[in-house]
Amino acid sequence: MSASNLTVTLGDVAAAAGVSVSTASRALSGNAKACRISDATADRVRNHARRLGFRPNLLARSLQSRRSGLLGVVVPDVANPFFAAIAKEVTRGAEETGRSVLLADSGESSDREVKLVAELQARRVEGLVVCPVGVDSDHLEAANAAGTPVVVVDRGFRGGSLPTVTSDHRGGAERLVEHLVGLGHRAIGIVQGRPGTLPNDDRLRAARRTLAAAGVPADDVPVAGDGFTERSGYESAARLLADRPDVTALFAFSTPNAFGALRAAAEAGRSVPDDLAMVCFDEVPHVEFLRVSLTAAAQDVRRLGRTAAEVMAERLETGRPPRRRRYTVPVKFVARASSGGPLPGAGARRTRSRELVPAGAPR
Amino acid sequence: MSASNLTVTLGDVAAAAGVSVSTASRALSGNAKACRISDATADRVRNHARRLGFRPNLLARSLQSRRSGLLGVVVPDVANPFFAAIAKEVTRGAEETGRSVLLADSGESSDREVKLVAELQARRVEGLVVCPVGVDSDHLEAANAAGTPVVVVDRGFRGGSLPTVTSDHRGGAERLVEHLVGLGHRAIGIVQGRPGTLPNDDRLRAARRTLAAAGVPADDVPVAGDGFTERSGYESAARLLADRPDVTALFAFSTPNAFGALRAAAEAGRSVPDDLAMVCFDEVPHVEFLRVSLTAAAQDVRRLGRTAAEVMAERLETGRPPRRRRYTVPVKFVARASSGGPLPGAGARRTRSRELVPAGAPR
DNA sequence: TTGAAAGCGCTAACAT
DNA sequence: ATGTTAGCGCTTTCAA
Repeated sequence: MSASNLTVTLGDVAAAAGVSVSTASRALSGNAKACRISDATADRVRNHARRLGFRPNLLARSLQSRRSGLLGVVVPDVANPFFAAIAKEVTRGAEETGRSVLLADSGESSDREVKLVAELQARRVEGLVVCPVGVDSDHLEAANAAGTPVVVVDRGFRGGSLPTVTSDHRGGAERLVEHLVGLGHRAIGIVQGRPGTLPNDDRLRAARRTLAAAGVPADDVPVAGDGFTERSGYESAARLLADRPDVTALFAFSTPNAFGALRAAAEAGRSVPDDLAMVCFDEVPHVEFLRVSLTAAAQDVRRLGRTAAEVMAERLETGRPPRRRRYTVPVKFVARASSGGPLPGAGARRTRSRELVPAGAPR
Repeated sequence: MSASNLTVTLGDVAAAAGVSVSTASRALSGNAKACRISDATADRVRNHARRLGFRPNLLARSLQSRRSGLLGVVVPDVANPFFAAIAKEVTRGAEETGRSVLLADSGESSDREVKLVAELQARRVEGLVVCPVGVDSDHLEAANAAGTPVVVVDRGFRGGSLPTVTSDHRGGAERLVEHLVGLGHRAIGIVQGRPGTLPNDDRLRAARRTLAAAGVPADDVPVAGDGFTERSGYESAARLLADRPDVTALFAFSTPNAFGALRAAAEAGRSVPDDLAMVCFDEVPHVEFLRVSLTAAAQDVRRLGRTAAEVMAERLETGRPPRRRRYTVPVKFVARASSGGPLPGAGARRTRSRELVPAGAPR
């Protein structure tokens, strides 16, 4: 009857039921049987607990059991659907093992990330799933070494020992470049994201290698951009199109990059896909209303998150270090309108493609 | 030097420094001065703490201080940019008062929401910011009554006592309908979201009232839809366009609704905006790459979140119940391409508008 | 200026 | 089948 009162303690319940605290604890612990508490007593305790609105204090339980039941998740920007989706899947996974998630937003700042990791450690999270911001992993390695298992997602680190879950940047970039090459493109401009980060550099390397295989020397590949943002996409594409009017296609490293590049292309009087082909690496999860008709290598964000959750779960359950250091999630190549048809002179005459309208939903 | 070891306790530091735990506690508490600890001792303790990599156990501190430093946030879907943005702002706000956020995803399920709220209470969150799923607020009222302040965001409840932060649904709907009416539209179909929820019903009421003022009887207003999803938007718009071929404009209650409606319109052979005008209530935060050229009443999601954080902060700081029960955040009307020009016969001849392409970024 | 001791709410040996 | 006791790691009286 009475509303659950947070100040009701196990002691209160025990007193009301006329038993000791330990008996009450055992009666409510789920395995009353195993603790050889008589059914009568157990029922009585449970009734009083319900009546008084008793809610076990998880803080106390955590302190005593040395298990907080908390997982720390750190992302550069929760409001970014990409990271939000990862957070969601990790949260779901955590819940399956009876844990809750402490979510922290580093705001793309390394310093904040370091602080947040410390804070989460102080709160005794049992594990940390981090989408790191920077190029430095000391704080994460330290946490990991100090006994808080760390799983890294998306942006990883070259060296180090942390299990890392990423998309197949290499495969995706290869596929996109091959697609363009197949359409006859050779002068392909690269609108990159943040240099120095693993996703960026992996994609860049793969793109260059693929182009080289098609006979385009690495020196001839124009590259610009300094972040995975719309702004960087716009500015770098604008510069790139001005410097290299001969480019027939752009490869943007993220959806925001692509949108920026689209804008720059429009301002440069190049219409996509007719006067300029475009493909991009897709950072955005599959949400219907985000869809735009861009040929892309789509990341499986949910699987990224789920994999991280699984790696963490196994780590926590077995206590053993993870089997592998790299977990690579495949990307899905989707040809849409923005890459256009074969380049004139490279094959069949291209047809005027449809405009870039929001694509239809999946079904 | 040595990595922070989570098993180092205050006792260890005290022992190393040759003082008692209480002295160590005071020395590290920040207000060593106030506790009249000698500078020498304080320094010594601090040095040892640093050397040993001591990290206070926040669980223990919370238990003792009866302040968890945690804020619970419950949203229907973190992966939805709208809720993600709210979560982000609340997180930021929480941090400003030295608290962390426990994030929970109810997955649009009332039952889960109830469970999650209970769990968060058990973890002794100091407050709850909830974007509720359902029409029932008992669990929230109970939590609030039991001493865990609750602030409701977005979807609210008619009665009850919980402070609620919402967009100006009424004003936004009025503005959109007035816009359409001003262009000469009278037969306006409403592609609604989830009936029974406050945002939906407020918008619907306002739309009807505004139409009535323009001489359109409530009975003549076609309404369809059962959720804020793309699917509902598609199905209801399709039905609506079939039943009422005379409608010249659609008012979608969310961005996904609008996208569904756009798809339905295309399939029905109605091109937007030329053969059908469209406006929508915008659920999506201002993210460049989400932009599409839809005339909309844009919600200020960040302000929604910030307001919630502020209301909660004040509540926690002063301990007093909030000043008001409703906090209404203005929406921003943005006319774009999708609503087209004046209807033929209602004014100037409409011009063929541009296609629905991703709009340029803000600057 | 510092220490000893009590206790936050819970669990888990170790007794009976 | 249940009670007693001893902590988990910290803060905070109350003494000295």
